[in-house]
Amino acid sequence: MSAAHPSMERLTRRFYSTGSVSLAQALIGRTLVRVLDDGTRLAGTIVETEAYLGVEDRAAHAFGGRRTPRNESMYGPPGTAYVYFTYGMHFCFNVVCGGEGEPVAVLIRALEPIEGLGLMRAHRAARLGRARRPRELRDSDLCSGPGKLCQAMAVDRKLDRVDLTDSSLIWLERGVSKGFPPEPLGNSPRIGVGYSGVWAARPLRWFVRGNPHVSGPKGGRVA
DNA sequence: ATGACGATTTACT
DNA sequence: GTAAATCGTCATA
Repeated sequence: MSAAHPSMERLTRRFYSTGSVSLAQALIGRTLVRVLDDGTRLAGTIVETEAYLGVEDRAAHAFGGRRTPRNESMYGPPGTAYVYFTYGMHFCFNVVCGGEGEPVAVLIRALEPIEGLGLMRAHRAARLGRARRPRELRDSDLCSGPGKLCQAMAVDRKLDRVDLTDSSLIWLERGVSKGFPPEPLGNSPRIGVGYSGVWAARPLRWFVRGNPHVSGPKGGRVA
C-alpha cells in the first residue's frame, strides 16, 4: 500500500494531537478501516462524531479527573482507541486526542459503509431478535449508531487501548474526497447525555446533513 | 457485598 | 411514543 493515493494515508499521531472539538469535525469524511483476524477488511466513512472535553465535561467518562481501569485508555497518547462496554450489551468506539495524558476523546457515532457490507450485515443480523420475520437489513441499518457500528465492524474490548497509528487491526485513513464532507456540517447537542446538566445542551455533535447513515430518525436529527 | 446506572438498540402499544 | 433487554463498572458500606 503506497502512500501515493491520498485515501490510503493513515492518520498520524500529530493529526490526533488536537482538541476534541476540532478533531470531531476533522474526522468527518475520514475512513475507518478494520482488518479481522482472518484478513477480511471492513471499512466505512465517518459521518457522525461527538466531542468529549475531559475533566470539566460532566458528560465525559473522565469528568472530575476520574481514572479507572475502564477509562484508562483515555489517558493514553493521542491516537489511542478507547472502546468501552455500556448498557450491558453494546460497545462504543472512541479516538483519544488532546495533549499527552489528557483524557479527551471523540466518539465515532456513525459510518457510511464502503467495504465488507456483506459481512457487516451478517454481524448485525446475528444480534437481532428472531421473533420477527428477518427482513434484509438496509445499508443504513449497518453502522448508523455507535453500538451498531461496533457490531458491524467487530469492534469489542480487545481493541481497547490499541494504538491507531500503529495497529494492523484497526486504523483511520485520510480518505476525504473533494467536496466531502459537505459544508457546513450539521451540529447539535450530544445524544444520550441528558444527565449532564448544562453540558447536555452544548452542541458537540457533528454529522453530515441528510446522510442516511447518520443515527436517529431519518438520519440527521436536529439542525 | 450491594445496588444504581449507563456516551444504546430494539421491539412493541 | 414507551419500555425492555442486560451486565460490567464504580461508588458506597
